[in-house]
Amino acid sequence: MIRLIHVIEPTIKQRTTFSCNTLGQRSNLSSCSSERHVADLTWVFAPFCKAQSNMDDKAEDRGETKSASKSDLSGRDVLESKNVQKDKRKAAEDCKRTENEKPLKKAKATKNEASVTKMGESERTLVGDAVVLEVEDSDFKVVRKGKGRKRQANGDSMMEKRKRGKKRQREEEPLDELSNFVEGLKKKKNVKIEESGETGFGLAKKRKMNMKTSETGIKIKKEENGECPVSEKRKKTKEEREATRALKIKKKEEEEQKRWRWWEEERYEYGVKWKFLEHKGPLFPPEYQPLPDNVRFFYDGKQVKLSPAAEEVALFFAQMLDHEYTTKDIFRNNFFKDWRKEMTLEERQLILDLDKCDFGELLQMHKDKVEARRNMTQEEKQAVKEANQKILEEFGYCVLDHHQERIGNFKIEPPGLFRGRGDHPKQGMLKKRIQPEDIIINCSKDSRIAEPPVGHQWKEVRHDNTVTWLASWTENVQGSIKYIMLNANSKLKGEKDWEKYEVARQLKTCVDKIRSEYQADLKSKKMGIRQRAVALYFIDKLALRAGNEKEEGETADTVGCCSLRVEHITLHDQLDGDKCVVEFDFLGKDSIRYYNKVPVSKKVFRNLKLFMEKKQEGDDLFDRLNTTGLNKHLSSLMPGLTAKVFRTYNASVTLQQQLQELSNMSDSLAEKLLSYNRANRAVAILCNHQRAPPKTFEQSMANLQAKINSRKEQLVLAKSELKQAKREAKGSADSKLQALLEKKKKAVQRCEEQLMRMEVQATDREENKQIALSTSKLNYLDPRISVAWCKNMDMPLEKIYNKTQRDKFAWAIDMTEPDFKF
DNA sequence: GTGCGAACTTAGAAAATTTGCA
DNA sequence: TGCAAATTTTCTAAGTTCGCAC
Repeated sequence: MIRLIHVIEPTIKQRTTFSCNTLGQRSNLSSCSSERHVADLTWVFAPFCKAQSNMDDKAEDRGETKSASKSDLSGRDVLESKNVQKDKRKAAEDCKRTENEKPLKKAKATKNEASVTKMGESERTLVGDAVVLEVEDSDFKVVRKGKGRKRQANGDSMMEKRKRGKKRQREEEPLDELSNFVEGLKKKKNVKIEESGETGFGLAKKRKMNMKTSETGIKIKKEENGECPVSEKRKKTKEEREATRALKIKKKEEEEQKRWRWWEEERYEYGVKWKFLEHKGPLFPPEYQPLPDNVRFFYDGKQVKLSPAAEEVALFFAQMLDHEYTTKDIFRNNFFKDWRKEMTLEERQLILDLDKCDFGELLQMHKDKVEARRNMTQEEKQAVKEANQKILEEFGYCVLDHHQERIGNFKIEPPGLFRGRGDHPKQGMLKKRIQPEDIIINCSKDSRIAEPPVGHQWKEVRHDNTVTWLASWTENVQGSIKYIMLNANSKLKGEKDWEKYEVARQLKTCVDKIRSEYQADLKSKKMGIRQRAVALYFIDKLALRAGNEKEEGETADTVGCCSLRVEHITLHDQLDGDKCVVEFDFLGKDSIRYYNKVPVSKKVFRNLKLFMEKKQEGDDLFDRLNTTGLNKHLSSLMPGLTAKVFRTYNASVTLQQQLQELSNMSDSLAEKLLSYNRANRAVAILCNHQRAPPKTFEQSMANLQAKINSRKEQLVLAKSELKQAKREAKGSADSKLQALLEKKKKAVQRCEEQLMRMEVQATDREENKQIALSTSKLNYLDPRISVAWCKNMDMPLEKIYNKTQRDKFAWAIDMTEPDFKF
């Protein structure tokens, strides 16, 4: 297997070791950092902390004030001095002023200069030559006015900008990238192939596939066209193929024309989300159908006919018996407790022990149903599809300000057992069936109000146009409110998304100042300020989440930055040749483990030591800090700034820098794609987006390896046949022998290419085993960076974004010019 | 200033569908 | 054609942030 490694600058790199990803319930975290589970990824982009720590230390060596001693701090840090507050306000004002005074700032910095003059951004600029950092006027600013925020167009009118960015006609690329890719690999000596979401072979394969599609017009992807039954493939004449192609183009054009270009319209006043909203209300799951008589439940070996309510809940459990959840004590206990509540008195008196329950026949029935569904005939599948389509048409759309918009989740969540992630104390509890009487409907007064199901009524109908939801209910397990909202491609979601990236772009204009400030705060006399500075350092450098406090016993024990406890970090004066290393090990959102060893500056290190003094396991690392205080501080530095913005900002900046460093115009399409995926993966790693390895991972890797081995044998054979053919053809003018020689040459070449593709695929698959690329792509990366990159690189956007993603980012696709800079 | 609920975004798993290959 | 793998879609849990009430 080829080990694909980036050519990287060895000076500044960090080893990011991912231990086994995990939903706590899926594997044992403490045991899963075995060799096999550890993806050792040395990344081009990777962290910067070492550089930063050097930088900070240098500053310290230049004679900056030493940190206050512990005793200095203890007595004085409770109340913030007025002078300091004044300074802060001044800094914030300066920051705002700088923002206004510099509509266009252009800075060129070499790699080394950048790492000295800039923090974060420049620290990510680790490879490559000069880096251009441009700060453009953003389309709008966020300005606080009274309670709300208001966006203002500035500079070039947004409308003008919007109109300039008309959509470019996209064409399918009839190229076979595979051979180019393989050739490229052979030629490029300094680029050993490497990691990526969809690398080498996978991409080349896709391109090949797409080429086939466009050339023959036989296989039309569902995303581009509706359906094209496989059985019709060979019957199509040339005319029919032409017609299909024309239809496809027409459909695309129609879709484009139908699209609501909301980004070209004026926005409503602050707080108003819509002026007209009409919908059909949510779709309820079907009522429970009691079990047939031949499916029996046994307790302690004896058949028991359960009441419908108890039976339904028993079936929920039975259906999950193949899942690890049902082996966990918490899950079982919670389930049993809630199940008993659904039982009749008689059943409750009889069924006392879950271990004596036999759900075997219920499980089997469930499996049979799944199997039957899988084995449906084409006609049956088609009928189901059509029925679903009908439901979608009826319930899946709403009318929002005279435009039809797709609803994201129009179905009410069906009852079942709560699947909390990690060690959730409420896992296994019964999620009750939601009735229309639980539902609040939100719509316009003047709209046709959704009818509740016959014999029922809504809990409430309200007309609140300051919110985006169409319906809501309170779920019984955690008491939280659930909403029915619009799809990601809707105006409401798109507008918010656009705004999010604009706020992140705003941060670019004052990030240097903010960074200098928190660096200075590391030496503050007040413990609270020092803690805030260290937390910000982590949030900025490591893209940690804010970390709200959580109610103990209500959710899994997960933390973010502000809620870190002393047991979540280990300080090493020296580790693996680095000084001042912080070892993080904690469960973050979704109980995904965050494990990282990061060299930090001496100041940060000393502060951490101080914060940990006289504390024990279970104590908060930042005992004088919470997210409210942190965000309050941040919003005073820049309107709209919160901890979350740093993640968006750093993710997008990283993508932009990586794309600049990794991609070349002269690369083949596959190589460019490879670069894009590498950049995407850099961000995914920064944000710790992990996934559980697919269940079939080991098997599919073994299958692939077997294929590789077999291909290797074929190659040996093909080579020996070529040798033989060469001998025979030598000095002979026999055309047959010459033809045979050519044939053998081609066979060897084909075999080599196939082998290389497989090896690349294997590496790619292995390296992507635990990394989820889609989360960052969908939530953190400003789509305009990708769109501009595609335009500059002549890359069809379809290679980067699938249909759903293109719909979601329609606003960005439409308005982005090739010169866009984040 | 603190706690709490509402509203929204972010997240990975699981299911469904499509695609590739023998 | 059928199976396996890859990709997309759906689902809903788990976060963040904000504003209001006390």
